[in-house]
Amino acid sequence: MSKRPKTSPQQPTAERSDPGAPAGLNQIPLLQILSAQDRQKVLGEMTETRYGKGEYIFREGDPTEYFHIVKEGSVKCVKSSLDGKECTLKVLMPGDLFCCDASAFDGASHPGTAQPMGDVSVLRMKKEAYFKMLRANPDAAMEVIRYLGNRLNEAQEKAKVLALDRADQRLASLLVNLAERSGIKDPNGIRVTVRLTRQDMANMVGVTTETAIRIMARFKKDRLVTGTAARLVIRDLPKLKLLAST
Amino acid sequence: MSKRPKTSPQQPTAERSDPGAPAGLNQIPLLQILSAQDRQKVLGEMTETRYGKGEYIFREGDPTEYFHIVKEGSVKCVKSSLDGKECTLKVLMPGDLFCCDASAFDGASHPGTAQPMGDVSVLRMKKEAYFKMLRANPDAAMEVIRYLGNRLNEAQEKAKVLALDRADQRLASLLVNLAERSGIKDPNGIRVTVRLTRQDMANMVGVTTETAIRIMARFKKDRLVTGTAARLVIRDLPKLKLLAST
DNA sequence: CAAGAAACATGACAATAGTCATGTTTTATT
DNA sequence: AATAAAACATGACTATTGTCATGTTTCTTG
Repeated sequence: MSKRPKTSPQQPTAERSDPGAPAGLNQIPLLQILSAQDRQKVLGEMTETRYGKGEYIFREGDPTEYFHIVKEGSVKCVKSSLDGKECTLKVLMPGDLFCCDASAFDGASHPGTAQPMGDVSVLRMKKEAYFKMLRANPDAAMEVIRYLGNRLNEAQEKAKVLALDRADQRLASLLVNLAERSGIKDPNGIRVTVRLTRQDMANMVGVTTETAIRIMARFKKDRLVTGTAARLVIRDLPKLKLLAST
Repeated sequence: MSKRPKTSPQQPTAERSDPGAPAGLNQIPLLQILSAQDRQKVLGEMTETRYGKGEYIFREGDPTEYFHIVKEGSVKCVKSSLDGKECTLKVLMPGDLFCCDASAFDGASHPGTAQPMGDVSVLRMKKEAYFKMLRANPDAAMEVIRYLGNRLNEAQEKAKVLALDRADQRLASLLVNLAERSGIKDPNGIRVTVRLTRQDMANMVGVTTETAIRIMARFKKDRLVTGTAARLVIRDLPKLKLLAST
């Protein structure tokens, strides 16, 4: 729960995506599903844009014009309340889709803000072209349905955790998820590759920064984790899992 | 929007399959989208089932075999934690789809329990037939994408409220939603047609029953609402809206 | 319509998490 | 390497919500 950060608005760099076969594109399931021919066509309609720290991909309330895919880096989806508190609903990773949904339909506006975490690269496509693509490719449409269903389950699981669990359990759940979704092996356990400050974690589980710090300090003392932000390592995943559901 | 006033608490219309266009079915957007011909075909593949209080449509962990549509009544989607606490993630109303999502795909099991609230009638269809239908009907697939997108936004909004708002604000938000989604005019304000006990409300906003009772008592004292369960009436929607975001 | 079961209600107290204030350490920038 | 800015840390106090206990009212059902 933080007040809004101040930003120095820079212009993001936009460029036509290379129709050749840029590295990273094979991490995107939706594109993998298409025939080589359709993929080329779709890539021709997509633009790659890079964003840096402090920029916004779009903000809550902006009109929805594009469908997006994360190509590189992580993007956080944030909503904020009138009194300036904010919460992070989801961290998108390469291959994740956004604005693939209803808001993109009836001329509505973005229900939340999309913010890069560090340097990111995003592919985007006019929503009209996106809809056309879905209508023409039942496989792509099915993939989007599958994807949205997963996101819905995830969001409901998150709601359940927020509704029923204590702060320390919610934080433990977060750490377990991070380990499983963005963890790599490390001599001391599992290293989380997304850079997350205590404040970021606080925003992800609906507590204040102080509370997140205190709980993480306890976890550290109990040898469940080490390090902060850039060097966060999960040392005892089983115990965290246990704590998350106890 | 209930289809008829609830004068007699006993057995409603004993439904026999009217081959033409049975009443109730035109409240289901997904079916409306189909051509008359496709609709007939789909209806031929669907089975109508009735459930009563205390029964389950399916339970958390059961294998996912069917796609479902609510035809009459309300259905609650519930998850519970190991220590027996429950939370209600969503109340489905006529026209709502469930298991239209990913869990239905890779042979996974239900992430939550579906429970009727009173008497309900549900249409269901084998998932294989459902997928086939989606592939054959781009319009239907687009409708499901639209629907899932809305559900996702709703779930994320719910997560935000759980993460950032106080108990009384969450309850106020709930009442506002209820008024807007299932309210009918009443001499004293807006009557909520879904029967919800204080315990139900507590489960929907992640508080204990006692807390829900205390807060509702305060709302009653402040003339924001009247009545309980079956006769819940919202008397001052604007004030509740204000409270929800203050 | 009586009896039992839910639902509603309220008080006393405990636990959890937030707020505010202040200080230290780490990280980023010139 | 110096400096500024984040991030981390901790104490003291407060607010919010949960827990447990107990009693009343309202529905349901035989």
